[in-house]
Amino acid sequence: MGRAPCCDKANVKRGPWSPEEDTTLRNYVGKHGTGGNWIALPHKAGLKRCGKSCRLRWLNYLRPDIKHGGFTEEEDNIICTLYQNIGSRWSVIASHLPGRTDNDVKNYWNTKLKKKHSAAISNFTANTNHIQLSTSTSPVSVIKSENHGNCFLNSVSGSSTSLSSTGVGFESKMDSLRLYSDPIQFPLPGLKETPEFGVISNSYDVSSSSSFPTDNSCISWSGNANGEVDGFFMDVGYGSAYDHLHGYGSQEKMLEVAPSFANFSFSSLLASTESKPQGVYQSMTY
DNA sequence: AAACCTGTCAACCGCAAACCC
DNA sequence: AGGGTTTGCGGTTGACAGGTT
Repeated sequence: MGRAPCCDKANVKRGPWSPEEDTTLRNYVGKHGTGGNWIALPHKAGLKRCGKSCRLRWLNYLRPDIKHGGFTEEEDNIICTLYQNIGSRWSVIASHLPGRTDNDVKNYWNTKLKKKHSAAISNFTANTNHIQLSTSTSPVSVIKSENHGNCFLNSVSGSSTSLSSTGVGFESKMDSLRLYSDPIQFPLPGLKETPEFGVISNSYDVSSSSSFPTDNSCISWSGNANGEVDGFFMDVGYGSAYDHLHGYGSQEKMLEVAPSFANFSFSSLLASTESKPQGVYQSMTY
């Protein structure tokens, strides 16, 4: 037997709410509250609406603390940051934005912010040749990784640095563009994590620092079955986490691809249909 | 001026979790 | 404990407005 419908669809009004209905609902909730039962509310309030519809109308539109109107840049930033970290959990994101509803945030993302995101992806695609770093011994590539499994390519403007804590020379030849590939699933065949140097827990301002710090800011990873180290994850955070939209710093992790991976072509990686190896990126939590 | 296209956003739908008896 | 009910959530739809051809 199927699930009982929440209301008799034949006898409820649907579609846009009239000002009269809004007034009725607002007055009823103002006087009696929701009574903890949205299903019964429309009947009590004298509305020919489904309880779900009443709830939605109240939560998304009639609530007195709802903030209408455009989103501020600060709100943009919060949404982008949270989306990067937790994905499309709109109610959680909305809870960080007083007066905003999950529906608002979702619509705003889908109509505005997602496009900026896509534009960034296009930018990346058009500039793959720029993504190239070098070490003292061999060219390396830099992959920027996110904790929810998507990966980013990134080039960082600025200075040369060395990684004295791990003994791995790291001299960057940086590009001024920051390029992102999210949500491209970036396959590195056979890659597995080898947590040799601890967990990533901090971020550092590389724009004003000549070297990476000497604490547990790196972990190594292995690309072969013998567990030999092929590279290092590094947290090179230099600010907040939405620079792909607004052009400033980011608290992200970077993956230095060691010489054995240096001949990887980014375009072929992107074209690859291989699935991302499990357990590599997910371990990279903030 | 009309047809078509695009962007926006309110509202709906279905599912799963939470709750209640 | 288990089944039914309600709530909350995220994805999707569709009406409408404004812009473009």
